[in-house]
Amino acid sequence: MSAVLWLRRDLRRADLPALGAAADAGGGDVTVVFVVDPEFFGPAGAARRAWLARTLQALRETYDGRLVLRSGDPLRVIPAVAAEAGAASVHVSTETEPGGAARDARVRTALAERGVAWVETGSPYAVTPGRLRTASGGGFQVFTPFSRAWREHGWRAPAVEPPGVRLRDLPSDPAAWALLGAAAAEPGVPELPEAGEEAALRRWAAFLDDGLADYAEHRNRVDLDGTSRLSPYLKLGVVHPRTLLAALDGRPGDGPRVFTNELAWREFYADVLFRHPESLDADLRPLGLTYDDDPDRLAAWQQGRTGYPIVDAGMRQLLATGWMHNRVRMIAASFLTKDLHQWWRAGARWFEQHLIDADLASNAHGWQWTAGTGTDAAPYFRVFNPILQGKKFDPQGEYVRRWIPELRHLPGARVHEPWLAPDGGRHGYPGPLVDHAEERAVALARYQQAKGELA
DNA sequence: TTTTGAGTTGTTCGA
DNA sequence: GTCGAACAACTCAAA
Repeated sequence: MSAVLWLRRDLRRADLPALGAAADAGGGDVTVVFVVDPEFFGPAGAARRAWLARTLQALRETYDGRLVLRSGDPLRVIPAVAAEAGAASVHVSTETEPGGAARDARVRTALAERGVAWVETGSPYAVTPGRLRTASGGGFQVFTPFSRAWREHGWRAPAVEPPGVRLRDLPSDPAAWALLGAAAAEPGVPELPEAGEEAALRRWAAFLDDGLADYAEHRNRVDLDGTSRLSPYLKLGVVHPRTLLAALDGRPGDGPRVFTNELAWREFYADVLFRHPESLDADLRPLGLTYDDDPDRLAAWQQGRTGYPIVDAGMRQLLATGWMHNRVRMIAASFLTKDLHQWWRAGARWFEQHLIDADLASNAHGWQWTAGTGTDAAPYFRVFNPILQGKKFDPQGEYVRRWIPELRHLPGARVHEPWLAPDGGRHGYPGPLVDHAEERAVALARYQQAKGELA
């Protein structure tokens, strides 16, 4: 007897319930497989491809070199691997994102036709999406009640790998490892965090030591390294939130409480997306807002040339590192939707392409929150002022100067308003693409108009 | 069943 | 410079 463990968004070995389930079913014999699906791999930006590739290279070491890598459509690949391994069951962590869930349903059917069992154990979340219900039986639409229910529900202790697991090897598709090797070392790929489970756990240990105590105060400061930087690992399941929650358990203070809340947000949005799969691409609450479709303005935003320093610094950080500080994500998102009047989906797509931590649910619903179409009810007047936000969260201007060399001659907070400098302050940096006060008024007027039409 | 009040992350204006 | 109110009136959990 033998079992197959198919890894997708759980690229680790520690705290992996599906591994234990596979070992139990297979009498200890487990064949671990990852499938590179060109349909998903192709459209990703270079940084995202490199991050996945390096994570898989590290994962192979974690599994003592016995990670079977195949490429192609999982619908064909997984049944083939199960047959080669002589496995009676295929084990996975439950996937709840719309695309992955649909894929799993097809693979499950294909396996059933061949008499192979499909076993789901665990998920990428502390509480699997769909499990929590309101008193009236539906899904939560408001964060605070969700987070209360989520904490009350609680989660399991981290899973421990059973003794005596024997990893079975099968030939990998050599072209697949070559594809990943090329992606991992592609020229022009930004500098990325160190990949792999050990690196993730080291980063977590360093954050517990060094960042957690000040997290509540520092997490919004874009000029400080005040965040955990664990999101790229969480995205691929290199570390499970349950592992983090277990380490936070019993720690007093604002830091642990606020950090736990951030994990709750990730789970809230996963739950909302699970219950509203269409909200990945469409307004959760369609207000009938009108949007412009202006490729030039979108391009200026994408390339960090809007003339608003905090926005441009963030967009350049994204292209340079595959990551952007969360506060700047909100500022940049507000600018695209409220100042440039583009549909949130255009920005969400750009983030999905370039963020190495791009989580489908958090990204889509973070954007919807900014656009005013999401779970947070109707604060239509929430339009970020990029200058105020810059002064507030980058008070010395250090973040802006780090990412916009053209503005390094401007001292302190003056970097947030280069147009006020005596010489015009430009030095090759563009002037403001639009006037924020004017566009804010336009955004509010459009909201009013949509409201009027709904009534 | 009906009513009440709270809701991640904001800005501006006027005192 | 700081502070509270207004922005306009929705959704939904909970009492």
